[in-house]
Amino acid sequence: MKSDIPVTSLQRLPVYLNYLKSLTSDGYISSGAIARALGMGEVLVRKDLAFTSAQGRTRVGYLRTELIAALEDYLGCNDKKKAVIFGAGELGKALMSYNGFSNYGIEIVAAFDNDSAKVGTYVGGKPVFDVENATKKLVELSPRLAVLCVPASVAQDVADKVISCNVKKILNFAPVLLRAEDGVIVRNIDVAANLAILSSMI
Amino acid sequence: MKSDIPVTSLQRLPVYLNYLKSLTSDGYISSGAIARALGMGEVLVRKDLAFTSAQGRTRVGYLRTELIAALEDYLGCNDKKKAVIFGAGELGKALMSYNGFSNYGIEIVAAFDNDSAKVGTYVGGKPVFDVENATKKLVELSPRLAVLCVPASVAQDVADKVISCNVKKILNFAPVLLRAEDGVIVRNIDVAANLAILSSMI
DNA sequence: TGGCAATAGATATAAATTTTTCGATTGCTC
DNA sequence: GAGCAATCGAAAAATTTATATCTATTGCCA
Repeated sequence: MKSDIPVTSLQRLPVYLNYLKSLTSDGYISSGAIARALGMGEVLVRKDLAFTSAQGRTRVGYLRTELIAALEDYLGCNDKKKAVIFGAGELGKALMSYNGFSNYGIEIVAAFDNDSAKVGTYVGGKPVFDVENATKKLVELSPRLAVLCVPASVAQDVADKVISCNVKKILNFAPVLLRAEDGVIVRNIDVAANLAILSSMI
Repeated sequence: MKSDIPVTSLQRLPVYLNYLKSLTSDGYISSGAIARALGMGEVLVRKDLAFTSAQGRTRVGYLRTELIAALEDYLGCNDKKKAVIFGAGELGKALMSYNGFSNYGIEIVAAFDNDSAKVGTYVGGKPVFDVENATKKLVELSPRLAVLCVPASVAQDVADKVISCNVKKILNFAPVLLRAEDGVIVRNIDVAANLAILSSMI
């Protein structure tokens, strides 16, 4: 089903969604208009949108509200998903305070850290638990997603732990490639590497 | 030159670099060994590495130290680049405190914010300036890179400002597509969208 | 010293992705 | 109502990217 969509297409869907949400005027919008606004080809836009349930009308385009709904539906914004954060350092706290996850139906329910000064505190209204109790808490919370904001040196250990607690999807900010069994999906965001790549681009 | 490399290849280079740096044993390493460790095809590894100046030896592989040097050279880790951050919120502060940028020759030299409580403070040893003085300071500092950690509502304005100050490369964390003239490269990291994409994947 | 096996690098093939082209539909204007 | 133009959606072509194959080299072992 969703495995048929190219990852590149999937990655563009939130871009469409953001753009459509930013529009104030209701009514219809054509793939050409979206393409021009986003600097891409209009056929590509249509093909991407075709993966969702959105239907366009000839000579008119897509109803903006319907298109947003279709994108949100496809991206699972309507079913609530729990996520936990490992590492309540600056980055972890930033994500705990960030309120943009709810747009996608994602709720950060807790963070874990090994620093006793942080354990027991709340950030953005979410509790920081001791990583020692992670296994127990993970079983209790049964989150769908885990976000790793821990140092690279311990990222693999933490990943192993969350995987053993049946978390199959990991967003990893540590600059290290995580080994994971089949069925587990790891997605990496290496901010420094991103800056370096940007700098390398002509 | 560097425009010939596929972005996908470019994005893998830091992965190789991280892996090679994580190895303790010196000596030679083959493309096959790298491929197995990273779960990819060995031909792809060789093709990627061929974009750098690295040379492998038949029946032996690549000298690890040389390969690291070649990757660092290609990624520009050796020429120092200044970067500034806009928005000294949690995320901005996290990046100011992060010391992983130096691996790529990137130095965060300052941040800008419009919150008077933050202006004048230091985070990770770097000053937070008033965004009102940004134009003057940017001319003074002449950074190569700008990182936007500001709310989506003002991201375009901030982008316009840094572009007008001759910053051509922007890493944008705000969930909005930035318009920029030709010659300016914008790279986006939408953390919430990344989590949603991860969640959507099978 | 000869043969074998592993390896890089080049070439060729295959797969995936994007762009182009096309046909059908439909709203709009005259 | 007829023609036009814009649009979607599908099909085809082209491009890009990844994988497989091939060739030459070379270290290693008998």
